[in-house]
Amino acid sequence: MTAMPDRVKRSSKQPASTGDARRDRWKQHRIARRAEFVEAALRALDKHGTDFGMEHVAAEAGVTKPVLYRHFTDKADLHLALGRYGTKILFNRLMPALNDELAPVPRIRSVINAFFSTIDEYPNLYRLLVHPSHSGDRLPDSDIVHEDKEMIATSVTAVLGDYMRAFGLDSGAAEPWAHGVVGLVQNIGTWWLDRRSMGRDSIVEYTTEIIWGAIDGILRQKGVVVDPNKPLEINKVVQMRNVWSEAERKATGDGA
Amino acid sequence: MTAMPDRVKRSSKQPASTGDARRDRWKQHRIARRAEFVEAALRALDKHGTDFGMEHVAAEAGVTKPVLYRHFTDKADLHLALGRYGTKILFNRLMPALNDELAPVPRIRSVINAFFSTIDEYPNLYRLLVHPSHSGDRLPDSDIVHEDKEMIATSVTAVLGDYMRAFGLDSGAAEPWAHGVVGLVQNIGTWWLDRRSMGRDSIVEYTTEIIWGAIDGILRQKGVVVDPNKPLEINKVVQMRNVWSEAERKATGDGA
DNA sequence: GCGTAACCGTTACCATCGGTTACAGGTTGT
DNA sequence: ACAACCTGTAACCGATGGTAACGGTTACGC
Repeated sequence: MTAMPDRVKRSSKQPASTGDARRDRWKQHRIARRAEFVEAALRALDKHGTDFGMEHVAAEAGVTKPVLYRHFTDKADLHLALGRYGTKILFNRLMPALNDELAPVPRIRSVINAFFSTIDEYPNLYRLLVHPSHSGDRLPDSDIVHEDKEMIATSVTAVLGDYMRAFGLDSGAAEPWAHGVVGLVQNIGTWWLDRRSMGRDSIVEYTTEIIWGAIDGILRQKGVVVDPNKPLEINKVVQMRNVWSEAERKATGDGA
Repeated sequence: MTAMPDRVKRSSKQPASTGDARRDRWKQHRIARRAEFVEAALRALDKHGTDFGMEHVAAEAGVTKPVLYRHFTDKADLHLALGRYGTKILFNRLMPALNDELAPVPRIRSVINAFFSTIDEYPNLYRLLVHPSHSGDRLPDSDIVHEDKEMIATSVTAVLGDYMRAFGLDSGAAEPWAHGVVGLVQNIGTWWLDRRSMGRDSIVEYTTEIIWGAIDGILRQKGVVVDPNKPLEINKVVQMRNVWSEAERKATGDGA
């Protein structure tokens, strides 16, 4: 009905080159509108499952498709926005856990717990994002959501690689191992969501155990022994912060 | 052109209850025809990527869609057949490796090598099957292919569980760990196929290393130390054989 | 031999859903 | 008043999964 948005708080407006005062207000408005549609998509996701249609989303937002398509170029674009949304939530929980300077095992447990609590809370979103192909079988398969998962793997790679170099190990294995661990956690997550055959605490514990087991086992084979309950001296918090701000940039500054 | 198939070898026909001699001959023929279409689908897969259409498959087989739909109820059904096909190949290579009574590390390496050599040879099929959603966004999402992957995880679960019980460990972890390892290998596989940033030997080695690391690490934490280069006494070959025959049954006896 | 049961195969169509076109206002600063 | 930017709708396009209806051919069973 009303085309112009409710007057947004606009402390100071600077008349840019072609300076039209309306411009930046609209811009703010568009961002808010996108977020609104993302919420609608989440509702549609809960209601219709992972293969919801654009019409569902539009209806959920109380409009028709073309309106939706003024804010998202593609279904892939919407998907991407959902991916960013999910990634942001996940990172928001993962990072504090990662940066908390606990001993190895408590730290791993903390991260894993953050992961499982997140997918526990947003199971449908998780299932949607874990699907590698999705986003329509017929479109150019942008598959950019996959990029977000990749980013997590990359950050794990960074941490692993640094630790491995610090221990004088072959850091060439860091990348495959990082992807391996990500796949491990992801698959356990999917399995757990599908079955729920045990409580969250148990699954967190088992997952922690195998990850620490892998790290410990490899280190021992290389002659390094680490106390699982004593904090390590090296700290790569800074690295992680970088990755995080990268994620932040992507999640918020979605220019469409 | 010719409606009736080339006369099939038919040593003895037993006239069943409603005994019509034609019946069983057609049955054989239908099986052969399905296989023919599966081959066509594989060609279509190589030509058009994972989102090939039914028309592509039909064309590849030299017919039109309705013919294809006389042999497969759904796209999901075709997908399922492809899944069985892939599973069969994979199992055919995995099982000898699993049953070869080597020491732990060589044995793991052998299995992992079988896996990577398979996906190396059938990359498109692998990519198709790894996709959880697939089979069209709009159909009842039978998702039965997923079942095959599950079977692999189950067989791993069996092996893990037995060994764990043999070592007196909590076997409740067997199932999540099995899914974890499957996810780990799968994700490394996907990553490797996408990048090919290292040779097969290297990736096999790294993967073997982390898996053995995990096993060794966990065992050590439980106070068990195993020589990675000495064969274990326990042998669960029988178990695996059972799983295998199960797979065989599914792969061949596809009643449509 | 004729009917029947099973297959062969085609053309033409339907339904769904992603995405677009065309049209018709609203609000607000210059 | 006008331009610029939004609001919104109904109707449509095109690709693709899937179906209907039709007509042929082979070979068994009576």
